[in-house]
Amino acid sequence: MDEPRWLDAHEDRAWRGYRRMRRLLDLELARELMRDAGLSEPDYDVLSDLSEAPEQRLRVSELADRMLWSRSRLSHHLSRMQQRGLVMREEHPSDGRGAVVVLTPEGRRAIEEAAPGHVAAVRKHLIDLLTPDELAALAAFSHRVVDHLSAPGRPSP
Amino acid sequence: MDEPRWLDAHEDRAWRGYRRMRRLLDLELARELMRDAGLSEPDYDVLSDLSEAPEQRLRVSELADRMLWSRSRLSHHLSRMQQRGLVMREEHPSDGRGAVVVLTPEGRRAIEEAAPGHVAAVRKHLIDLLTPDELAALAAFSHRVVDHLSAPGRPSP
DNA sequence: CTAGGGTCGATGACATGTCAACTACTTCGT
DNA sequence: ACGAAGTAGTTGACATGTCATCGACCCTAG
Repeated sequence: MDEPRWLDAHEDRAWRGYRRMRRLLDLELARELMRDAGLSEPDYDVLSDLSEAPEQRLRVSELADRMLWSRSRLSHHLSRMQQRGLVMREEHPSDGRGAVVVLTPEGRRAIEEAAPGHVAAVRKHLIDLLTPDELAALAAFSHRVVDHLSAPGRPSP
Repeated sequence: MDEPRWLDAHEDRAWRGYRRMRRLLDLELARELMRDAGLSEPDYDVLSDLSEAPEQRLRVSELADRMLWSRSRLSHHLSRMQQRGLVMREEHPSDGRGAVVVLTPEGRRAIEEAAPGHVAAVRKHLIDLLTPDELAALAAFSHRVVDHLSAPGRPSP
């Protein structure tokens, strides 16, 4: 590791901007979501993924993989959400080790109530601030970065 | 809140890409930083901000504001970093309530050792994957979003 | 069929972040 | 000069995330 290539002024500006945007956007979206719907962002993500799944149900490991969460984290979080009546667990029909998470009617109601406001917030604080070109650029490079990080030689566990 | 404007296909792709990139990038950068330098990202950020400050010292509230952290979080984190000998606290010379955080020699060594590898990782997994246009777009819109979120009428506490 | 290695999901111990006090000090208005 | 109100930083209780481990089950080689 000899002479490192530091970030030049443009790169530095992009990197700092990205991190600051990331943080502020997180704070604001979480704040509004909690205030308007009583949900944390992790709550919302779980409910959202479940609501998009066929029959509002997913295998636990499948959900964990989609969310890029550890199984442990998901298990803890599901327990808390189950306490609140948002989801419930069922046995997997064919795999005796498995568990299936299901959206409860209350969970369904919660996500349907939260979604319009949350989407509006995402628009207000991000999407609607970008030009069409910028939006296209974001879509393009973010997926490129994702592919790069998901490429072979990259162990998930 | 009548008919919500859902995200169209392009917007949805950008939004999902952004969130996935965010998560994967975080995981990978944190993983490499911990493996190569024994630091968490929050550790790195504190050390980095301090090392850029004149005389490697900053008022606690000043540091908290720059990092967009709550004072409480910073206080807890500083205590842990102090235990490890990376920073130390001093009284503020003129404001009796205040405290000043200072980088210790060991903290300085830690950040100087960690920085080249971390910057290389940021390059490898993000910066070098973007075209010049995309980099410029990221810089432009991220700062626009930051400005929007920092605009008046937005209480920090 | 069965032994061994793998996967699944849950759990407990611990690290980290949040929230609401609290103390000590400063600042401002009168 | 003094009291009320505000600010700085810490603390403890609690919520959340991580890591190592475990019991239960699956799968494949022999």
